[in-house]
Amino acid sequence: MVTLKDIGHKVNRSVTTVSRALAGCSDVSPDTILIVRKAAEEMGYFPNTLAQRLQKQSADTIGVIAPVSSKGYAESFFCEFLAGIGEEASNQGIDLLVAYAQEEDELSNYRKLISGRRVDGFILSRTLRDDPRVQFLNSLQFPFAAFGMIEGTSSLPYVEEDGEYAMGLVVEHLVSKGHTRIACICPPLSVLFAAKRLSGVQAKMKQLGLVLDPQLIREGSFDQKDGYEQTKSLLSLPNPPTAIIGFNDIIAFGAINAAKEQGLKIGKDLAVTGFDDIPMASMYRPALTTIRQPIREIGKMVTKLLLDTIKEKNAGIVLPEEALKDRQILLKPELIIRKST
Amino acid sequence: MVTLKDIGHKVNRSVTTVSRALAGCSDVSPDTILIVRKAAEEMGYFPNTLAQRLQKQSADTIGVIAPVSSKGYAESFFCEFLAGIGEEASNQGIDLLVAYAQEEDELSNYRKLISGRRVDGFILSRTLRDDPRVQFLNSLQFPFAAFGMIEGTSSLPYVEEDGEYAMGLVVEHLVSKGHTRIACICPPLSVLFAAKRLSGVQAKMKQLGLVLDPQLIREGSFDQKDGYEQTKSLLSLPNPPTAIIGFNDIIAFGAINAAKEQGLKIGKDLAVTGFDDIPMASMYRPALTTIRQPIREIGKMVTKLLLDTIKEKNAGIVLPEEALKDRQILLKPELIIRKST
DNA sequence: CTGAAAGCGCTAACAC
DNA sequence: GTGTTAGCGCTTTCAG
Repeated sequence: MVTLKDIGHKVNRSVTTVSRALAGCSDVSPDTILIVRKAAEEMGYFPNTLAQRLQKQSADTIGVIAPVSSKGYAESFFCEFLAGIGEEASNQGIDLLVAYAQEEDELSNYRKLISGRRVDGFILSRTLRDDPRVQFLNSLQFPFAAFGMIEGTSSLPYVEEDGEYAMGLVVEHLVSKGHTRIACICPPLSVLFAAKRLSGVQAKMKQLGLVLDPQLIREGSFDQKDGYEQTKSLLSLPNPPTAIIGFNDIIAFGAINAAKEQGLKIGKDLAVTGFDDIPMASMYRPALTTIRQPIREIGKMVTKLLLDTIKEKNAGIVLPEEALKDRQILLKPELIIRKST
Repeated sequence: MVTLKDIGHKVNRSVTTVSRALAGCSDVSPDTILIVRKAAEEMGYFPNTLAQRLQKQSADTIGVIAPVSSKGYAESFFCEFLAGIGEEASNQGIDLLVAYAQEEDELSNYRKLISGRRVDGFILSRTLRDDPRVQFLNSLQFPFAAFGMIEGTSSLPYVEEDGEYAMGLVVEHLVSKGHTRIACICPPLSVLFAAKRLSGVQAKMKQLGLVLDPQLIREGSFDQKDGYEQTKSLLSLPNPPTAIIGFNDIIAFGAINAAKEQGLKIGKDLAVTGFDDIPMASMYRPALTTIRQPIREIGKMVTKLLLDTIKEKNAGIVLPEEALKDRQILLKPELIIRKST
């Protein structure tokens, strides 16, 4: 592998001069620049990133730690999100490190990557109420950005779809179709987006003079099995719901399957909605009414936020609170109406 | 950040000694080891990976370049595969770098990562006939391993499900159900697995005294839209097929949707099969008969092959041909029969 | 058993 | 304009 030294040797210049010539510093003679660049080209020179990074004291890498266990989550949702992150990172010349959490202790994964200086920042997703990752990274002043709201501070960057508003759209739509008895199948409510969405449903129903029967709120997991089981249980109630809001598309698929098995006609006997609009949502039969999240775009946005944060930290800039507030982005979602309602 | 120097300072030893004490070299006095380790612990020392790597001349990182465009592929299949890779890599203390191909020229992505010494090897998937990536990496003697057969050499490591055998199982199953007019919807046949699978169908049909009507072989893309369109076209033939083999699950979903729209009863009027057994396969209605690929496991296996290859290269070991042959793994697949046939 | 010195490849401060 | 020196943090000869 050819190094600066090799080039310097060939063109009779010092390593320093070669380095600066390549960087295009103004204090190098045009002649030298030409000579050096030509030689570098001919010799097939490429800088050694490792060396550059060591000297810059920056890994030029951002990390994503994927939860290895939760299958439903590992699905297309995460994949799309990752693609967005990767695209934006690569646009900015930053590497993307993906780690798969093995340890019982989730934070140790973060700790390891940080202390080895292997990444300059993290992307989080699916933030929790009192999220230990947020607390940990924040206490270390280590840069990160999240897909999902961060509570209790206006200084941490995140992107989130406005889940409350979104659920308002869903409820309005369902009510306009004549539904009043509406059920919710939610992931754990410790996950912030789930809690937000639920309160969105409740708020809109209240506003429309309806109530969300506590019996019809089912808190479970993220996957279709859950949607399936909960729906079976819901339908066996003496006074079953006529509409089911799945808090993500996969849950909704499970709900549809369960209802179909009971011989119900989806979109007629029972309305089902999802959230995310993963590609499968339009393919499923019946096609799923859902909230579109431009997941890949969101991945890009979050990455931008993170990279901005990192740059500022490296430059020693501290933004005022107001500026940081602009890093908390709440997107207006869109309701996609299909056959399932 | 605390360094070896800091520790040395504190315990009155040289950097060298500290380094060796931490490494547990036998030529350091037990006392020193104890002292050093204690100090390191107290001071919260962690080695700077960048520095270690620069000096080791190894990135301790493997790369995966994802095709950014092909949506269908970006789905759960790729996600699962990535998880397998990540798991195994992390078990062996290796980082996983995921890049999203932007450039028109696919190889330049590889070139960039290699010349910057950012990775020690690559994982490929969906290999092609005369795959340019294979040729490129091989010409550079740069380590890689593939999910998908590599033709024309017995020295390159890969893992593949035996697609010919698998399609044999599918055809046998369909024929046992009375089907003789069978169609295939394939990804581009330049993709090796597609070609293999097709020849598997042909071989088994021939063996059973049947022929695969060339009219019923449809070559297209990887996604459900393709499965949908091709199925519509197939069903409009004067002599339509009674069974459709989708070369992956997503294609099969498209086929099912198209047939349903024509009022056909899947599993009765028309049989449809897939390939991969992605989680959605069992959830879809009707549930899909398909070939199970343990994708995550395969990801792990491929990664093991790659890491072994890298280790040997670093150690300067050259294995004999026979040993390399053991690095070409052909898995026996399993047929999962569900309602769609 | 320990330390000094060299070097991985690069950049930056400071002469000349 | 260019080169010398130093240093990023680590490992590895090689003396002592």
